[in-house]
Amino acid sequence: MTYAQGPEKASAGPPGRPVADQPLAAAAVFAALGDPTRREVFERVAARPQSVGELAGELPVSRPAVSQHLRVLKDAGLVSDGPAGTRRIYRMNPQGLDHLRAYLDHFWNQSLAAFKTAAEQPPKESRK
Amino acid sequence: MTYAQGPEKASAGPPGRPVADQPLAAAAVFAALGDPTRREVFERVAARPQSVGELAGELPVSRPAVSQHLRVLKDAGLVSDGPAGTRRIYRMNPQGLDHLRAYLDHFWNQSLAAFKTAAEQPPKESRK
DNA sequence: CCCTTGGGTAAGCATAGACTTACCGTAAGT
DNA sequence: ACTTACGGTAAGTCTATGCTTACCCAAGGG
Repeated sequence: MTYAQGPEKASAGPPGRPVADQPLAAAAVFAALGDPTRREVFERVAARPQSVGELAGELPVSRPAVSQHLRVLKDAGLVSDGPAGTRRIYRMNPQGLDHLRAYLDHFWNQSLAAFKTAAEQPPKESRK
Repeated sequence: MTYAQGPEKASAGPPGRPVADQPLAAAAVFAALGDPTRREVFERVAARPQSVGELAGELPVSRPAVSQHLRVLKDAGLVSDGPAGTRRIYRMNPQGLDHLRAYLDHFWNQSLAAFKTAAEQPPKESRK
């Protein structure tokens, strides 16, 4: 992280928040799931819808930290939430994983194509 | 990131390097692809096998930076390399994406299960 | 109506890690 | 062999971000 401003795709102007671009979505998912704690939060929510406090009680981080992680996950389309009385229940949202799937398939095909190309040309030093 | 040492699964002792655990692999892939520059490097390599210098020439970062990114990608099983004369050609390695796919499928099924469970119980306020 | 419970937000700190420049191997070309 | 090209590694800098505590708002229950 840290630097990284060069080749990012910057959809258009500077909107207040990213909305729902297709290629950007995958980026958000990777960024969100890249953090171990956040991935842990996601996995627990995916296993069973839970409230923030419930999650915080089982994790080694504070409740605000969990709340912040959930916000990132939500922005990435990985979880959704809804009020349940005074609580707020977070559940998994398959949409985020959908973007991942799309990204995955894209490169899967590329890998096959590259493989085929490499198979056609004898692997004797491609080009020195 | 930064903190994050709590709920990580820590396979066994402290090996010099992680080898090839299944659940850890997905984590490595997410961590690797979480960085925008590194994702860019990966995408370029996936599109066409290239040398380090070639990549560095097209990217806004220095050659050592690219080299370091490639190392991370390689450790995550996302790229593989081989010598070609004085150069070193990096190409995409589908194995890393395989781990991603496995992770994906796992949670996809979970989402379906949760969905079905939710559908059985009338969605009238889950539990107040 | 208070009071309790649950959770989002603000402000601030500390560190992981993405960069840089400098240096040193190793393989080819002449 | 010398020289050049290519790349990996070392050391050090700087910032994005994950964490904390403190504060505040909203929804129920008595």
